[in-house]
Amino acid sequence: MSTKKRIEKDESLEKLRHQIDGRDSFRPEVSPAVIKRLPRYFRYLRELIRMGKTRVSSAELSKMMNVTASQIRQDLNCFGGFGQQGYGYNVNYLYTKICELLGVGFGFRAAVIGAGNLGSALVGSPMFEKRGVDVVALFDVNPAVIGKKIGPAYVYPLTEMEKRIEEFGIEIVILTLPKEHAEEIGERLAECPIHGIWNFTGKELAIKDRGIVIENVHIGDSLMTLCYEVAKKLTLENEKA
Amino acid sequence: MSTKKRIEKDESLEKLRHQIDGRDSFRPEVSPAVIKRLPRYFRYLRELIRMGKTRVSSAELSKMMNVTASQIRQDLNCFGGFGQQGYGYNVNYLYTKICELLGVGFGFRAAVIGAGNLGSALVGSPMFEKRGVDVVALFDVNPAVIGKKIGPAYVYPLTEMEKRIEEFGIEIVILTLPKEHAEEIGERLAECPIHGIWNFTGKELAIKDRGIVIENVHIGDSLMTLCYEVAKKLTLENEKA
DNA sequence: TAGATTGTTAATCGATTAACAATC
DNA sequence: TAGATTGTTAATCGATTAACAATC
Repeated sequence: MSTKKRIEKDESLEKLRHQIDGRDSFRPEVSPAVIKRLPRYFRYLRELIRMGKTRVSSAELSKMMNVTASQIRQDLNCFGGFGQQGYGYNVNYLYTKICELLGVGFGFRAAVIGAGNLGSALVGSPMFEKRGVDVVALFDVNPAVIGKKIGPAYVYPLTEMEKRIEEFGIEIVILTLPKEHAEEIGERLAECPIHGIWNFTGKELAIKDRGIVIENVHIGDSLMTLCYEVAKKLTLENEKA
Repeated sequence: MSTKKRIEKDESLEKLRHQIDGRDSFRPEVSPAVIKRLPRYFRYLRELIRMGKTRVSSAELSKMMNVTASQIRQDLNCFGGFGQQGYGYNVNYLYTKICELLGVGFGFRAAVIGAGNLGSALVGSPMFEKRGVDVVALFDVNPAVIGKKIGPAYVYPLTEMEKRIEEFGIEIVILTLPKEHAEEIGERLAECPIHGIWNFTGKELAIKDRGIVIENVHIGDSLMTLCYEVAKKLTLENEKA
């Protein structure tokens, strides 16, 4: 039996096992490309719900999202058959499934470290609420902000970080503090019972293989991609002239 | 002659033409995958400069960046031979070239529309300065902020947007205003002599094919990717137990 | 010259798209 | 049943990696 065939067989066996066990979520290995698209499906499904649509075909959705219908069917099928032949996809059911995969409704508790401009801006936005993430605390060293309420949560002294993480059962930490202190805080966090770090510091954290999922954000990279395209446009316009 | 061979021939001809013309930047069609990696090279080259390194090989850089040396050489070669056999890459020269491609030093002038939490946080950060982008104005409807200086620039009434864009020669606009007004502002911007929009509103702008480069940012997608991985981790840990 | 390392081609791998049988 | 649309396989496309000749 070829390797490929064997892997396929294993997958259907795993799927079956999950069905028999009555587990609600099937989590096979899925390619990064697909995972990165899930949040986009999440957004468009919310939009469909807002519009009151109860049913959508891959063809319709593909027009909305500007991707191929084939890709949508392929993507969704990584996690099991969410649709129905001849009908399409039930919007609410599909949304529920995607939410399950993304941990929405799991009720992750989060804390923001660094209650400066960026930290405050994030906490003040509806982003977390939409995604079922509860920001339950902020931490800072600045006495001027300690004790204040920002968005839905209070600012605590950074010295209390470890204590409060345990107390509040914080699972995800959002780093919006200056680069210079990222290293030190990273080390301290590696010893905490957290599961994920959303890292805005721009500093690579040296705490791999400690069981914490890390997502690095480099917002400036997006600006540069824009600048690349603008520079290219101007170069071309210049050459023509 | 095969299509592939012909395309390759065309590319070297274009390269040659640029050399003869004495133009400093060669801009062939480059795959999105490569373009998206350029900002990362930019960051690591700055780091090398900061460290005082003057020379780097693809092997060294690949270790730093955690990618293959092959990919680095392939990427950089899309734009011409920036290295030298037997030596490697001159850090400063390579940095200069990458900066050229990304429009750093071009001195793009930018304006922020929506001087709320997010707009202020962005403008207050060193991000723009590092990338050679000058934020020269903010716009808002809120009288409480109009006239104030935020970071390096003043806040103007939104009604003056078109006038000030011309006056200041603004090329790039950063949208950090509420979703609800994105559509309307987008329409107004389509009539302005700007080249790029960095769109944080989460709303798709309906102004394609109007010659303006648009880069949409969905920061929440990054949070959801993190949540996906955390949810997966917890599911697996649960199953084991 | 010998050693090092790029530039570049060829091979591999993975992701996307097309096609169609299964099935609602 | 006939029509629609998924789930899934096969074909294509693009991106990454390996290998090595060119050359500093």
